[in-house]
Amino acid sequence: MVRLAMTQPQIEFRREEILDVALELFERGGIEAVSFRRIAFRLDCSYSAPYRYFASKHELLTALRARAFRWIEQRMVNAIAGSSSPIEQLRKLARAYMDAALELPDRYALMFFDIGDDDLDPSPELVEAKRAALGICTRVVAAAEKAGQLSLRVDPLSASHLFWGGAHGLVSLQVGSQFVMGRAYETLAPMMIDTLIAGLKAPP
Amino acid sequence: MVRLAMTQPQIEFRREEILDVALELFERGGIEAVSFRRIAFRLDCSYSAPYRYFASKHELLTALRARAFRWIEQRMVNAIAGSSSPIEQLRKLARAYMDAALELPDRYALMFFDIGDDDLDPSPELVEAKRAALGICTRVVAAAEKAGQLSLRVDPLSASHLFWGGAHGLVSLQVGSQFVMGRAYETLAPMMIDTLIAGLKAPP
DNA sequence: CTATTAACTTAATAGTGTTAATTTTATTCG
DNA sequence: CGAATAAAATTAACACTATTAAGTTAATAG
Repeated sequence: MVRLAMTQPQIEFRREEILDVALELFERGGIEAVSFRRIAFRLDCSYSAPYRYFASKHELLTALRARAFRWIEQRMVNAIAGSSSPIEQLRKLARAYMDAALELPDRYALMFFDIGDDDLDPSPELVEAKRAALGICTRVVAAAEKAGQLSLRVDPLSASHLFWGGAHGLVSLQVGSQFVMGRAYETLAPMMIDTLIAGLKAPP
Repeated sequence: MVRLAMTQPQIEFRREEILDVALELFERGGIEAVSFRRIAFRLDCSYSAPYRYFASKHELLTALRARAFRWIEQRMVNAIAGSSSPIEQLRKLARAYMDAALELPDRYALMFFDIGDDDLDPSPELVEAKRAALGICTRVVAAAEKAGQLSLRVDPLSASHLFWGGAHGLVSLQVGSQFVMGRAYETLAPMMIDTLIAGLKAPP
């Protein structure tokens, strides 16, 4: 018979507690600042204790990444709440995505930039979080097609990959401070959205 | 008076030698595999010696990143060599960029994904390498406008930011294995290029 | 030859992720 | 309740890491 000293909700609570501290450390000093020693110090436990909840640092960061995807998903959901027209929703959604990325660039970078072999043993939690976030986009694209506002030449999923890709590309050039566009970004962001919508519209 | 035991070219040679090993280590095992100890071991010197040439690991990785930008620049330059039409060149360039990224995804990831505070003390070498790579794109865009094949609503630099962003976004979704598009990518890559060109074309 | 100095080595510091052995703590059964 | 049992946390250790400082070698300029 299996006996648990902690009930499942308690375990989940402790996990979240650890992730809270990890996120705080990350947002202050990046990925390097996240260490089991530091987490343990803030949680007033030994540096080995968090291993009961996360098998490795990679697993911890993966959970953090999943959180970030759920966060940006929420931002998109909130953004489309007021609009009824799917094409309007698509615009709002893209804008919200980009704004979120620029508002917390480090968190956004975590989602995409710090990956060490995610292929092996992909976390179901992360996969689901990504799927859900992309799902918002896919649903809106599909709705726009149904409403006759978009005539897709590919399936809605592929179309939202294209859409997401465009939005992601522009902000990540800015976020990673790879190419600073400065004020030009304010012009380019709506322009990218218009361009992508136009591209999804075009009849041959 | 300043005396140098090594002439400037010799110093540059040693730097390149270190970078060669660092690149090899990186392409095998990612950023974690690059360490001064391992480099030193392969170069048959003490693990402290490379510090004469790179002040920190970050500086070493920055130099490696600059190399990668020059590499992808070369790929673009090679790609446009045969074409005379600017709009054709733009297509070829974008395709070559995306192909390069997918061919050596780890190297591409290094360019964009592993950045720890690049803002402070930006390496002139890296800044120049980025500028040069983007410059290819900007020049072709400008040429296309001059030839009447593109009617830009923004300056060529901003336009190429948009263009680069779109291409980068699509491949980086694939590269980081964030969203696997599988075969759909073959469709989406040309579609993204067409979409971006159409977006840069549109008259109001 | 001697002083200088670049290049390098050795040694040490402070930190990391991770594992194993051990102790503490709490729960469940008799 | 008390003893058995197992979970949770701790301590200690290992094998790394980046980085710095002090000391050494070797070559060159005057």
